[in-house]
Amino acid sequence: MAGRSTPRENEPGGFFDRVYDVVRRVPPGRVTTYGTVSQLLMGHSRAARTVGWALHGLSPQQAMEVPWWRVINAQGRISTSCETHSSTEQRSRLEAEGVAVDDRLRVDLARFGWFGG
DNA sequence: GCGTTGACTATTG
DNA sequence: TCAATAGCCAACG
Repeated sequence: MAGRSTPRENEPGGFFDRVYDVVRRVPPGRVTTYGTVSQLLMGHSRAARTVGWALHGLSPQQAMEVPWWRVINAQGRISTSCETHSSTEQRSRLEAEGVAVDDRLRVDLARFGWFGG
């Protein structure tokens, strides 16, 4: 392990702060993917891993400001590994906003997907 | 600057 | 639909 136990809290101008900013733009009842956030920031979806990493370090305070639950993978499936942000909680939050989540934690991106529009 | 890690993505079978 | 592989990026010690 090379130190990186948890990402930086969120420094202004930092990459994480930009990620949070994009996630905040996701309208209620919609979901986006890590690749989309990466594309909006970098112009490509190759930094998706860094996006997920940024959300992984979300503090409880940030979790209330940043709708991290509206971010899923490109397959339209929830792949959270955090205990604090369990997949069950993410599914509940999405359903509370009107997003249909399958029993396999799958969401129809063609219907609820948001790509910066 | 190197090595390591991670809530990823695209491709192939 | 699922599994395995390769590639890419940012940050910390």
